[in-house]
Amino acid sequence: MAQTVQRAISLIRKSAEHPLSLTDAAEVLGVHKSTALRILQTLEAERFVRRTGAGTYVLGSGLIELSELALGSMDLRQFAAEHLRQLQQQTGHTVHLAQLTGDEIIYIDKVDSPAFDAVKLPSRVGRAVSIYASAVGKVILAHVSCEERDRLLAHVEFKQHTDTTLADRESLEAELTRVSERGWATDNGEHDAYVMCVAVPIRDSRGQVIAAVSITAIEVIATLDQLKEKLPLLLNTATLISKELGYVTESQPPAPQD
Amino acid sequence: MAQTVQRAISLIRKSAEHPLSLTDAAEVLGVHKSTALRILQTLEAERFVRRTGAGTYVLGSGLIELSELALGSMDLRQFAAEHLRQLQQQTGHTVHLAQLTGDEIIYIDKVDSPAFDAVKLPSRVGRAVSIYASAVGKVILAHVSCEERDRLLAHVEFKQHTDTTLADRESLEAELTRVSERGWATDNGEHDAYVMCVAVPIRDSRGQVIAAVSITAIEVIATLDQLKEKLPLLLNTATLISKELGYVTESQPPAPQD
DNA sequence: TCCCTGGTTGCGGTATACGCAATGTCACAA
DNA sequence: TTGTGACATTGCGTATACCGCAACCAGGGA
Repeated sequence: MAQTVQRAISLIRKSAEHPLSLTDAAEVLGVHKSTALRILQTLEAERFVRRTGAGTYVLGSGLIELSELALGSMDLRQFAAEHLRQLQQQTGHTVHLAQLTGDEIIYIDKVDSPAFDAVKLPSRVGRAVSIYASAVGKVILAHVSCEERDRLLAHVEFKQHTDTTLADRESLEAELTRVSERGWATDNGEHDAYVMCVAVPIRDSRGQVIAAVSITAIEVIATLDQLKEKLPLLLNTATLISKELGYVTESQPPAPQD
Repeated sequence: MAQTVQRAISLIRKSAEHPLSLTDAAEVLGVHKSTALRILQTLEAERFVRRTGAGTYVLGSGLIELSELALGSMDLRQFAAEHLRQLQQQTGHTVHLAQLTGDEIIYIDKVDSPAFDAVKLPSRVGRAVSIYASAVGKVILAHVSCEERDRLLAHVEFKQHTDTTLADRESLEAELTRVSERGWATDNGEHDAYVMCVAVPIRDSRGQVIAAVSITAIEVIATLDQLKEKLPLLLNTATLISKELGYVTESQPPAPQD
């Protein structure tokens, strides 16, 4: 269904990776050049792709503008930005902000570590995070309602990415119980063998966990234990962000201001 | 040509503004609901839109991911990021980074001022900037070759946005001469009556001007003269970024390192 | 219970997008 | 200058992919 749209999207994706000549484009789609041309012309008119001087097509500004619009509408991102930056400076590690959006968890912000390991991290704003093989995924799963958890895990199939990946729903549930009790989750190289994370939840004004902050490092830079030492900083950041969202902790009733 | 693709893009655009029900979508396109459904299903499968619980469609994460990919590949953005933040802190004003891309100038990064005026600024990463009614536009125009300038202005029609907008090519050329001589440009509310900017150019390793940094404020916060006082900071930032790109100033020949 | 609003499915006709082949454009070399 | 090759573009007849219809669901209110 909607073949043409799929083809157009394929071209957009390809042109994001690598500039595309018309011939390339036709090749990629397995169609005639004239067909590819028509699609590209349409995309160009909408500024989804742009022609370079060399006659190749690359991603256009129309797309970037749209995505900024989407990200901008996420209040959480704005509230959190400054805190994330501070956390990065305090810990020295790469900081991620991930939000539960629909039935997936996506990174909505990232502050890279100035250290060189940053370039190795496969994360990217907008990308979906593994829900069972990441610290942010687990910490969010651990704090949502049972129905929500079922919904999120309904279509998940457990792939053994590395030695430490949780193998099935049962071991995940056991882990989630622990996470829920202590209030934070780790990723011991469960998705990428040498990538370690620690994540804590963020709550909205209703007290619901809707997002998570994490710090990440490759093992060469910091072991999981070393990351755990930063937990107080991480928890503090999450508390500050939650407060910005209007969450009031049980221990701290809202001060009658103004 | 490529009717379906155009329809799909219309839906993406609309869904970015406002969640869209299926009926809305059909209405917007002026087609039957089943037609709209097929397009939306395709977009959903590619994660360009997402279904909310309420059955409406909103922008999806696939788009965000793509745009991050595109922005991430822009070296300038990475090199500049830290300097832009410092400039923001030094000046207190909103900082923009704009790059000449194809035949338009687009914002590729932005550091908001913590002051409340930030929310009023209409700029947005990915959006094209007016080429004749903005400080970044003028400062770039002033420093490119004549052919390039002709190319960029070829299809421009001068709209009188405000009282101070330059009215035609002649007055623009006169302004560009001044800008070129002194090395920086201003925007005295030429696009939006109360928005003031000062911009300076950024050069690549060949010495070509390919981008510009600016500081922006609404007049209530700072007058144009007050912004001009920050010129040394602005120029310093631009120099640092240009250096990162490999530009060596005439006065400072490259030191023989290693 | 029925009704009503809004989403989903199956199907036949046709508008739409396709492939082809011819034409245009550019760069480089003879 | 002319020839050659690689690539982009245009026009057109055809068939296929998309459209609108109409019937079918699902949920919520009266």
